[in-house]
Amino acid sequence: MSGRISDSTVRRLSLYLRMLRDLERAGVEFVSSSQLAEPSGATSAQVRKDLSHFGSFGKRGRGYSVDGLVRALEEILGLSRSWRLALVGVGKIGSALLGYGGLAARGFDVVAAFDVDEAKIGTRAHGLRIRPMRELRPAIAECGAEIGVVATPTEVAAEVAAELERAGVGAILNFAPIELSEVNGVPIRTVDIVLELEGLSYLMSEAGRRTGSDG
Amino acid sequence: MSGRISDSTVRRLSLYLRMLRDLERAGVEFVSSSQLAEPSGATSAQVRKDLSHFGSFGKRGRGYSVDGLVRALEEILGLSRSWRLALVGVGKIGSALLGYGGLAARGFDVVAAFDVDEAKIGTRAHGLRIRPMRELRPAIAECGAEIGVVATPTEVAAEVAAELERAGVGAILNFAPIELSEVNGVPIRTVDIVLELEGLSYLMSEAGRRTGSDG
DNA sequence: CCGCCCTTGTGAAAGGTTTCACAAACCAAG
DNA sequence: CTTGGTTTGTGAAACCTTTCACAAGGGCGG
Ligand SMILES: NC(=O)c1ccc[n+]([C@@H]2O[C@H](COP(=O)([O-])OP(=O)(O)OC[C@H]3O[C@@H](n4cnc5c(N)ncnc54)[C@H](O)[C@@H]3O)[C@@H](O)[C@H]2O)c1
Ligand SMILES: NC(=O)c1ccc[n+]([C@@H]2O[C@H](COP(=O)([O-])OP(=O)(O)OC[C@H]3O[C@@H](n4cnc5c(N)ncnc54)[C@H](O)[C@@H]3O)[C@@H](O)[C@H]2O)c1
Repeated sequence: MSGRISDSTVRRLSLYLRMLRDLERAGVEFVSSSQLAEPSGATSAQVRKDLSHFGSFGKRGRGYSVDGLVRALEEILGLSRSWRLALVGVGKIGSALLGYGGLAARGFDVVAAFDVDEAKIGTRAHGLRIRPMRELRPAIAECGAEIGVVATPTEVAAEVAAELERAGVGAILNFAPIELSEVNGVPIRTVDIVLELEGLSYLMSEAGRRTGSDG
Repeated sequence: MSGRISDSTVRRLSLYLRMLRDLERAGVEFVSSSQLAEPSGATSAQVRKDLSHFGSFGKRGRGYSVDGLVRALEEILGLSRSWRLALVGVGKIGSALLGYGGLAARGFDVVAAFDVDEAKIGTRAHGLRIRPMRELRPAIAECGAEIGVVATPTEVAAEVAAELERAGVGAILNFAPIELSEVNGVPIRTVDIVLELEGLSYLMSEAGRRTGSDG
């Protein structure tokens, strides 16, 4: 049980949890590994293996208790609490995030927002006062934000990430298309839209090459 | 040479290309696999293996010609052309995308935008007229968009994706937090911010558990 | 209590990706 | 032309993830 868990396992656990919450809302009491597998495109064996890293949650012959597994997965993923986010860069993507109800609904609350633009500092965006960068360190210490969000231009993203880390966040979500290197064990996830589009570009070109010539 | 190429390889090729373009701009002529590896956190062997799936691009003893490899990777990834995107859902995230210069700069042009909101239809966002959904099929046929972008509420995302597919797009980029299943070989990439945050939540909780108890 | 059906949990096998390590190739200098 | 220093391209090994397949356990009807 429980050694190092792969990213793909954790990803799938989140997807299982999503489905379980839907089932819970629908009043379903038990679910089997194969039902759980379907929406994420996994196999039933994979579901069972993923869960087995953390313990034994099912009843043989019956499946898993929906309520029980929801609680267990929330515990495993750290979602039985809520997390506070500090946003840096209230531009196009930063504003979209501030207005996104889907975050708070899942326990991720943006509690502070920062920018360098004098025209924005002091104004309110979705109920949150935009603060100057100079307040970043004390404000994060004060409000206890655990996750920093980088939504600044690419050129300053690395510096902003380093500053967030110094301010004491435990993890960083980055929207700039640049690979930020983790230091001090603070994990960083980058949402890189251009990379996704280039992946699609590859697949479409590949399909064209296969169909187009010979094949 | 060239069988089925893994997603992670394609991902890294994009990152190599990014660095190569920087080097090109800086006037560098040759680059070694180890220099190329650094920014993406790969190893030099990995760089060479990744490239070897597609051919032999380097000169032993010298490294890779920056210009030559840029051309080769653009060809492989399908980036020696530009791609047309059709956006469905001009809300918070859709508007952010429309205003994002980083897409056009890398050869991804949003050429059509659609919504169901009567108040938005007919108005212009970043120079593009917002069209009613009823025009989706003919408009995509006419302008020849290859990639559909789903930026609608989650509840309608699957239906919108299906409609885009019927309209003839070759790939879909989805921002709704839902796993859409590929049909007809049209690849789908989902950008799921909540999933990324939950991954970070897991890592932070895990770190806490390791530090907190015993360890 | 027994026997049947169902589903889990899990070693073992298969499949895939990354790293290792070295011969082959190239350049420059003498 | 030969030698030495450097870096590629690539099989083989190591490592990691997924799938297979089945014994073990649980519920239920009789
Ligand atoms: N807009 C999008 O849809 C989109 C999509 C994908 C990725 N991105 C990436 O997200 C990042 C932000 O993009 P955007 O479109 O929101 O840009 P934007 O220009 O609209 O916003 C950037 C904000 O960051 C602020 N800023 C600049 N330097 C700063 C600093 N040193 N410290 C703090 N704040 C600073 C600016 O004042 C501005 O408010 C970019 O890296 C971009 O590549 C954007
Ligand atoms: N806002 C964010 O920062 C953010 C972040 C991550 C994910 N998302 C996801 O992106 C999606 C859009 O989010 P948003 O915040 O932009 O929402 P939004 O409500 O601001 O925008 C949604 C848009 O879609 C349009 N729409 C609704 N039904 C439609 C249909 N059937 N066909 C075409 N258009 C339709 C609406 O009129 C609206 O303009 C959601 O699935 C959300 O979960 C948003």
